[in-house]
Amino acid sequence: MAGRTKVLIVDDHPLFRSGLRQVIAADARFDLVGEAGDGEAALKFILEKKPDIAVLDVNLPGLTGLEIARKLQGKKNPTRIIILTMHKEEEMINRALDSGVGGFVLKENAVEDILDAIAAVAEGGHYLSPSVSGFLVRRRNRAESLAAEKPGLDNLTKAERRILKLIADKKTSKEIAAELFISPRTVEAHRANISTKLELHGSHSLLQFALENRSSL
Amino acid sequence: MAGRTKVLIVDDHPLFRSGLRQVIAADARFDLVGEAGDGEAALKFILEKKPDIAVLDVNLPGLTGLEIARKLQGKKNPTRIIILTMHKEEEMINRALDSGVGGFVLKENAVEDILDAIAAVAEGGHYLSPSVSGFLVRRRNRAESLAAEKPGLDNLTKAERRILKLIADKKTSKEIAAELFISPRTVEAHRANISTKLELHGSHSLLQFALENRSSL
DNA sequence: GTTTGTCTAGGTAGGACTACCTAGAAAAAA
DNA sequence: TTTTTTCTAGGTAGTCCTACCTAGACAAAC
Repeated sequence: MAGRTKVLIVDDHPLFRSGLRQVIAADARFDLVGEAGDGEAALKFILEKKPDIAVLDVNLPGLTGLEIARKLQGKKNPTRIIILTMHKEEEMINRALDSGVGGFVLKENAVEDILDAIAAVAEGGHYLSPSVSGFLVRRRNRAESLAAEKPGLDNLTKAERRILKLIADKKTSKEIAAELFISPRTVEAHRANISTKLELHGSHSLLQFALENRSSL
Repeated sequence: MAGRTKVLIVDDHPLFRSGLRQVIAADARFDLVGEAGDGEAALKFILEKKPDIAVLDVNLPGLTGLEIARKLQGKKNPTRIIILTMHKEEEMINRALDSGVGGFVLKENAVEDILDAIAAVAEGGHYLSPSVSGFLVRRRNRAESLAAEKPGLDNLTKAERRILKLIADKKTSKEIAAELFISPRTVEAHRANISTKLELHGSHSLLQFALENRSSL
């Protein structure tokens, strides 16, 4: 990276902003080129001044940080985004990644993490606060351990598992039957057994389950 | 972290292993406590010696690195996993995260990244090779730009968009109708129009689409 | 050797979604 | 204001899935 990394910080809380300012300004690698307190000003600054990194709070008056990220992506703007948030909600993290965000830092860890995050993202990398990634892992483990407590995937027989995979491939019972050289009625019998074992009820619940758990099959 | 981080490296290619060995052994923070060349030996070592970190190749004779990770998770084993891979395939990364993997390092970047990865993961963090995360972002951008080329979500009207969101919430047409105080037949008419605009055909294709694109709605 | 589990497959019923069609009322655009 | 789009809603038909049921063949476990 030639020269110092140009950084913009955006947060509607002046006190938090000044804390961030001190931490970033004290690091020789970074050059704090601007601040903003709301979404519109932030977007304007980014489009005009093109800083290397924009550190955005999620909860911003006007545009949220995620909305700014989404507007920017595809616009071949060189500025990479780091999102600051209070909440470690899985859905928000997914949305952030979908919006082309380069980093995701929890406010409670901001002081310790933000410098590493800026450095990593400036070099084209990706940064998640350790507690965020820990949360992601925990969430996934929880999903698996729930599956272990529950009737669960483990109770499925070979044939059931094979069919469940094909369901996750969006195949109908008829298509699955043709592929396995068995009767569609047999496939439906397996479906029924799978649904019973997994305690799935209601319309197309098995298809939904298969799509959501495709990776664990 | 008390003392040095105990590290196990597992790869079936002796040459690559020795390269890795030199890099890790040269760092004072880490203590290389073992090596293995196949999956079974690796799993045995992990269960018995409980290193802090296991660096696993994906392509291993016997068990793959991902399979080891999956077997370990939930077993309250303290060892955290870093996966080494040649391929930056999205599906594999997702599976790795689902398996509770702490780090994901591309072999082409291994020499530069592995030390950072071990340090981050040993402290409870999460590490993705910059080029992997770059790939993830690129993949997501590609998905969005494809959506822009295609007939796309943009052509949907307000009512259609509202209904599509509710479909993604796994609600049936009847439930959606009750929620919006309209006839189920109206909801079905909207479904039909949405499917036409998105060029979706076949059984439950709209439900599938809604579930897969929930985050972009 | 009998029991248990699994795979197979059919009957019947009903709910939910797709695929076509028409058509009036309301809102938005020209 | 006229035209177009959108929202509303119904008809009919067919497919797919769920929810119950029974039942024979076969292999593994007891």
